[in-house]
Amino acid sequence: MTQTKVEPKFQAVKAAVNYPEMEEKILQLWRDQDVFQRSMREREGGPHYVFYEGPPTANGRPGIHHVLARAFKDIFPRYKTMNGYFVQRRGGWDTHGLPVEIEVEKRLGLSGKQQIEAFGVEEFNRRCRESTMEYIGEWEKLTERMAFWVDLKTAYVTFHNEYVESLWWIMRQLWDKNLLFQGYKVVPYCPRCGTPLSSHELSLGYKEGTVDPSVYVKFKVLDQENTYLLAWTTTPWTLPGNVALAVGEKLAYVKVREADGTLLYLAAALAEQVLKPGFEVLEQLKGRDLLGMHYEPLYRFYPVEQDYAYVVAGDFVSTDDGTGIVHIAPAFGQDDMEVGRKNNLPLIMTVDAAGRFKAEVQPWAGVFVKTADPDITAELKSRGLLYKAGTMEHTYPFCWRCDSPLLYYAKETWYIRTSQVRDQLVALNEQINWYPEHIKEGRFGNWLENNVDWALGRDRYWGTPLPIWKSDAPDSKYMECIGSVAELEAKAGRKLDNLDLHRPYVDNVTWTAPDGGTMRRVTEVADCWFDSGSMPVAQWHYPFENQAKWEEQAQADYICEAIDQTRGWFYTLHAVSTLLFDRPAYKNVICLGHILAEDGSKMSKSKGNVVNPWDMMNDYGADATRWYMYTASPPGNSRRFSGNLVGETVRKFLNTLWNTYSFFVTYANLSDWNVTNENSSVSTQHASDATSHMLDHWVLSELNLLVRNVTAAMEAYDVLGATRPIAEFVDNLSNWYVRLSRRRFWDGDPAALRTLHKVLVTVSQLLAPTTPFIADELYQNLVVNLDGHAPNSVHLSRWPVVDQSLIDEQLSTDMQMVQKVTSLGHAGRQNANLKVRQPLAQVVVRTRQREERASLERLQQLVLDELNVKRLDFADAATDLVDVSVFPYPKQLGQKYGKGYPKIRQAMSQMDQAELAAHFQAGESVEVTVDEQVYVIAPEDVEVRSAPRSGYSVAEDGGYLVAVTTDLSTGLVQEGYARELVRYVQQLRKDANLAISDRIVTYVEASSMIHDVLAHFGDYVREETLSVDLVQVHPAQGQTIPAHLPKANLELGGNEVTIAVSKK
RNA sequence: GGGCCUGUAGCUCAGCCGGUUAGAGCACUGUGCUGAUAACGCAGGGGUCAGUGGUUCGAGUCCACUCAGGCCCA
Repeated sequence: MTQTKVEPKFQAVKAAVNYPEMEEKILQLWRDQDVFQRSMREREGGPHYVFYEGPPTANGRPGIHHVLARAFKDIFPRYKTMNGYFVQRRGGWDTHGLPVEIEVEKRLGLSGKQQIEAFGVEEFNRRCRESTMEYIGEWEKLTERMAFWVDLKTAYVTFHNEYVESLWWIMRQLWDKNLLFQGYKVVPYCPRCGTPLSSHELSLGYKEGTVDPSVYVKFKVLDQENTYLLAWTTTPWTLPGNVALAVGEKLAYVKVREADGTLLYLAAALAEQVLKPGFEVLEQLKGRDLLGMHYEPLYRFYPVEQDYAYVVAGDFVSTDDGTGIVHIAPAFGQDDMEVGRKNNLPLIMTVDAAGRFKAEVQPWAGVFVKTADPDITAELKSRGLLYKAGTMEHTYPFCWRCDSPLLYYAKETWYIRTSQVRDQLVALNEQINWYPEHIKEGRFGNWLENNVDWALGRDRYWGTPLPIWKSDAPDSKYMECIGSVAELEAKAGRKLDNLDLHRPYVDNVTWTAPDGGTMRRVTEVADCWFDSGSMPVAQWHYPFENQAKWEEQAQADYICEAIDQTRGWFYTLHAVSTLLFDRPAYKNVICLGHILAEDGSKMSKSKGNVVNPWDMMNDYGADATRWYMYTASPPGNSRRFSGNLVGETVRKFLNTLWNTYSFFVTYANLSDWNVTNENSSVSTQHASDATSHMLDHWVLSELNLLVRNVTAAMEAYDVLGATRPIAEFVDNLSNWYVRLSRRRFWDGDPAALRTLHKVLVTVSQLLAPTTPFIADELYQNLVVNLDGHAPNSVHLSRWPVVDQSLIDEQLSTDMQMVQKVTSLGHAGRQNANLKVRQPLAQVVVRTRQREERASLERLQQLVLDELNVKRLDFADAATDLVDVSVFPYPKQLGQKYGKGYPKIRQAMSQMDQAELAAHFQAGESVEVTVDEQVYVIAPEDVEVRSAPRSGYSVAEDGGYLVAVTTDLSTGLVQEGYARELVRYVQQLRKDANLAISDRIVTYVEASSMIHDVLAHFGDYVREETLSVDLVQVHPAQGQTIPAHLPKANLELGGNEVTIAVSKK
């Protein structure tokens, strides 16, 4: 081996790597080379792949759950780019809505709408606009740092005039289709925010374990002495609005006499649990018997003209709780409202917009309704109308932002008539590919099937103003919906160039109505979910401009958000697209589970168990964090998260890859190997062209299988399938291919170097979508530095294509068998305390199938080397070296004989195993008779198992058995000593900091027994240790090792040995 | 109250069409190997496969119910 100083072809790689540092370096490279923009620009003209970014709101800091979502969003655009697609990835910001307003209110110390209006809507909205971008810098930084490639420079912003104008256009389309309407409905209403909540907002705020009053109220029946209908409610404040009582027509009711003589009606099934003991049932009756029964109203705060205060039927009445008699206040409940409508009952609105009783409700006028609950209860008690009162825990909705308890109110507001297209919503959902699949028919499908109209209006300030103008002439119903600024200009009769399309500015635009009144905008703004759900249209300011862009980007190939978006963005996108275009907005969607804290509890600021994403980036790096997200659990599952778990990813996966890479670079540079010397171009070179080595073939076969599997998984949006196999491969590459091939790398074998180079380059490409940093780090050094024609970044390169000709399934199977057997062989050695350095005479293997034996025969040398044995044999019932047993396969015999199987098994175990085995091995069937029933057992129904008898150490697993001989000949023992000696010499070399190629003189001072070893194995020792001389020092003859040399002592078979080395 | 999902070793997760002795990684203990590896190999302890009942020759796997957690709806 000659050594000439040459320029290393690859940049030297440190064995220990600081990932965050490495990632920062790569980030700088991407910036310098403008790689992200180029990854789009260079694909222009390619087929389109469309990704929609679900816009976050930047009025808070990004959390680790945003990293999760963004990591998953990033994969497929990168993958498709590498496959030649043009993937425009426009970012977006969601800027309107209550969350923003609440934040600003808090900051300004305002509370409620009156105070906002006093403060001034103009200034309030200005502050809102500012606040939406407050943390945008932090979002941009984290987005870049984690390498989520989304174009934030051109991001759409929902408050921009262009965006709002598109929303107006959409609303105008709905208006023209008569899908926008104003209706009375009972809605969940937040008295603090002064606005109704949409059903998807409502769903954000349910709280279990809410304590509310539970009161049983007696309604005095007219014309019946001392007789009452017993009703139950958890909202005493709704009682002043009571107009009826509902019963289930078919339910069973009873009339009972209490101990004190009071007569009560209630459901039969609930009497026992509701009433005090000692009552007497006077009468059994059905609900329908009670219909029309009038009672004395509890209160008379409002004059009522029509008939009311009587028993009506309600199909919602149950006997699950309460009394089976339900108090009806149409102003405060959806069911109540419907019953009221059906029976022409009055609607008594006792409460104002702030949730306080109106002046007419004298005792409690101005009191917040929930606060009045105890007073109302007390007042009823004072009149003897309270049967009993307590509290109960149930689930009750609260405002998702301000946490006020919601009230159900009859409110007039604007709706989108989504229920009209319900069937279409359901049908179009069929075309969407959901991950996980169960969301499609389950959570999302159910939601669509139960679709109710979308409450669009919000009585708020910072949002897209509803473009509806109404005449203020008395009793006028005249309205217009405006679909563009131009149209508004025409109406207003003036240019509106600089008009900000927000309150209060648009509110100031008026014109004369045909009926003589003044056209004024309705005060409401749109639900902010309408903004984001309309982004496919509005992000392009369609139809006012960008028609071509819109055509290209009209339907997303892929979107990804967490599961809470089923009722949020997933729904609103789908609804808007269905209403407008009658097609799904997206084709593939990954729906992520939530991130939980390490202990499985919810992450929340209040618990203080929130993981700061920057800590992950700084401690472990983006690649590790991303890789953990992808590989930890299926995307739809909720996943536990912690720094420790990410750290495991670093140690297990990234370090293994890095070390293999560093190993390659070290030896490639050492041997002056240069891929470009051999072939014209790195990126096109064919690794298998010039290798005949079985391990090279194997690793290339595995590599191509990997490419095939990962590609298939990517195409199927299967993130686990696209990542976990890479980790397995890297493990195999490092701990099998490289380990077994080390010698070839030391020798600078070009075939080995070429193979490993090819593998590393391909792996870097497979990793590019998932761990973009380490992927590019490898690619830069292994490809870009050498090949002027190569793409400048792995992210600009083409996704690897499977080379079918390199796939050798048989070889892969064979190797798996070798790994299985060598693993068991090591276990066998361990059992007998035989270290691997000690050569053994024989290993005996029992496989389950004959083909597996052939596998081992083909790769026999590998088994022998790996196990350090001289001979490989197979256990065979014919030899008397082994014990045999016959194992009846449950699958085959169970299917054949069903119930008979256990009996057969029992019977066969009683028979002479050797004799049975002999029959089966001769290919004969055997008849087994149990309980006078004859069962024919064919050779393929059983497995003949054999185990070596004695003189072997055995390891067994899953039907496989490996046995190594434990008897050692003198020759084997001596060879073992020689190996031991070599290891110590190598250690000395290492300690003396000798270069790998340095020649040495080795001194061995020991008894004659060891000299005998050297007589046989001296050449071997010399070769292994690059010893020019092997000096045998005989102390008996007065010889000594030169004193200045560092020595090592070891013991070989009870003999003291001292060795030393010196550089030649 | 209803729907969807989850429940397998201390932790994170595999486990196919029901079929041989339920696996991997981490952690722990012991041991071996090492001229790439912050690694690696081997062994050990650690499991009522959440529970109960059912179907079946056979259930972690299928069915029913229950419990716990998560999410959603009312």
